[in-house]
Amino acid sequence: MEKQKVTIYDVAHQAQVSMATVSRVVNGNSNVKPLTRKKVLKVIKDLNYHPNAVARGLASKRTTTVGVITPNVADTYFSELALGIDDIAAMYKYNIILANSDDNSKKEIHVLNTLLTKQVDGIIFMGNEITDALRKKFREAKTPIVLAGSIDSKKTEPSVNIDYRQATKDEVSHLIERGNKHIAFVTGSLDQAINSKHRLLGYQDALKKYQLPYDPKLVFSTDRSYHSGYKLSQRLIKLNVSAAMVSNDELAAGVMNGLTDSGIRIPDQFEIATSDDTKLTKMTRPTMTSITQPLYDIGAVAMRLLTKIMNKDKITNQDVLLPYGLIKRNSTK
Amino acid sequence: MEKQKVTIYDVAHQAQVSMATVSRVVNGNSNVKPLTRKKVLKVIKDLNYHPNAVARGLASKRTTTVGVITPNVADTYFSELALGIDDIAAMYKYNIILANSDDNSKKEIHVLNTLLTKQVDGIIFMGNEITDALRKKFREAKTPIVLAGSIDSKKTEPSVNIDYRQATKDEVSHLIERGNKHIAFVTGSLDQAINSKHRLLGYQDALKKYQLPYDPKLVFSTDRSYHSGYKLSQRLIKLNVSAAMVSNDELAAGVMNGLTDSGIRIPDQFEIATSDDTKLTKMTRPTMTSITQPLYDIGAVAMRLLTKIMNKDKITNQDVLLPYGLIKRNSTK
DNA sequence: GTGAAAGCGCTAACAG
DNA sequence: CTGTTAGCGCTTTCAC
Repeated sequence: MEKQKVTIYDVAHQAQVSMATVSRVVNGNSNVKPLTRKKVLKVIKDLNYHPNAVARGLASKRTTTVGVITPNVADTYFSELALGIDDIAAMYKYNIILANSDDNSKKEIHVLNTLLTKQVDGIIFMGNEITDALRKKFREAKTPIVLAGSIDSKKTEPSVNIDYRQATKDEVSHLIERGNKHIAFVTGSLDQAINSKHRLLGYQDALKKYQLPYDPKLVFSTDRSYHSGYKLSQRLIKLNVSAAMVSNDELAAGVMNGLTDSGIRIPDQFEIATSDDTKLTKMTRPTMTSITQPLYDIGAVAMRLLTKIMNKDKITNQDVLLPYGLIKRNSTK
Repeated sequence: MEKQKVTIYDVAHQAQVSMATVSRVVNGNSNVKPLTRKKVLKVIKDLNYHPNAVARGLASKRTTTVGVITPNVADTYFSELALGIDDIAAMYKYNIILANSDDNSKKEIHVLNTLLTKQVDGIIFMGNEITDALRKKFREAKTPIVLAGSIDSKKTEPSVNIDYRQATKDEVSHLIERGNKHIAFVTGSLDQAINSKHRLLGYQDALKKYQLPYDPKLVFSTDRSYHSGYKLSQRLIKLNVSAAMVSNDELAAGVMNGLTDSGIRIPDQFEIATSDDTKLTKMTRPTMTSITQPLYDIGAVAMRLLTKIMNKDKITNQDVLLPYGLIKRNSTK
């Protein structure tokens, strides 16, 4: 004989109250006489009753679940963001449906659809670019959305980021001040606004500030993987450059190791600066000079912002920019 | 005027069929006349109808959602497992509710409870140890569970792993054959069966095989973080050891970098072997010799196994052991 | 092949 | 403070 699931009805019956009262107790509604509450609580415990979140979701139209779209769970950058998201979500009693998009816009739309189908109360989107199709979906879905560590060039959705342009400018300036005149700029796809409209401009800003010429041949666009960086290093060697500004830590590690393995001494013969300050920057040798981003905080603040929106609180600032910094490690002189 | 959500009723009405028929079409039930199907499909498209997964879950008692419990999303080992889990889940149309346990047994029970509350169809558990309280919960919940890359010392639940003991033995043997007589064994908590009942025994097996004495003073137990490894390296220096077998890649990277930063030359003066073959092993300098675990596959196979159990297919093998290997990189001679 | 109708387990007015 | 009563949107017998 299979043990039946115990429902709110069973509790109500056993405690000799109505379902409504049990529901009130379970949901912490204060309109219950202490004695009644106690009685119900006892029955709940005796029967080992656990409310069914699906039924609750259907009845209340709130699932206390948020969707999180990430290009890749195993990417250090995004997984450190996820840590912050998860912590705050747990704090506010939300569960997370994690959906991988593989940084593929078709899949992004697909997973967004299935998240909506699941009636998530809100969505955190991480991704390297927001296509118009996606933005349209965002608008259609009345579901609140916040972008974490991701740029929406049209600024239609709330987001949490750092000022990538300024940070890149600062870091490249640091490289220039150290005497580098020819600095490569290595980044992910330039189809992505975060790279073309922010980082690249920051790089150009720095050059301009020091009256150095901008040479498009020194700009390299590739995917954000270690392997790509490693391969790319060989092209860098052939160029007359003494430093590189890289927009992603795994990519930077690849460039640096590729160079090192080819006998180039970092930082003496070549300097490298990177952008994310993930834990990887401390694990490589030499360690990597980097822009410091509060990754955990970006995730956490994004989630916090989302809870506010879901709660219909007034939002004062849609586009949160968190402070960043620079940390000099051993990949620069 | 807020646009109303379109329901199955609207579709039925517009297509002049019953809700049952719409339901059949949506669920691919073959008992529908092709013409009717076509008509319904058209209305679905016209109305832009999306079935409500919550209502469906309540009615059908299947949510097509599985819970994934991980100690830490940002840990390289677990996030590479998660990649495999996620891919296969997507393939079988399951969504994933990701729950962080922080490797804390209290939290594990808590998140397990909330996953059950959400009526997940199954659970993938990753964790470094299964407490009795947790095992009890597993049993009580009729929900299918599979362990991925995690040991249940009592073998009550299905699991996917490699043979950690044999793999460790092989790797330590490799170290011994290279002439090391005093080899440290650095691992996570020995309260965890995977370390005490598998890896440590493998280490001892290897020593025995080569008739080397076992010295408990050479066994170090700590948490699985880079930082802990880094600190630990200072204790290693004071000992008469020439090599270390480390049970986790981040930990190993910490040990190695700590040693390197103290002027010890790897592998000439000290050899290190690690256990997980995460991408980190290729990013450190020197690269790390490692047991090779098919991390992605462990996750993928675990998820596949779970789909079978959820589907009530016959399972031939509850405890899957995937093949492992050894790869020699530059942290050993 | 198709429809009618009874829930799934819970919340949310509303009434008292 | 508590109970009654409709649903929430869908699946699933059971008839026809």
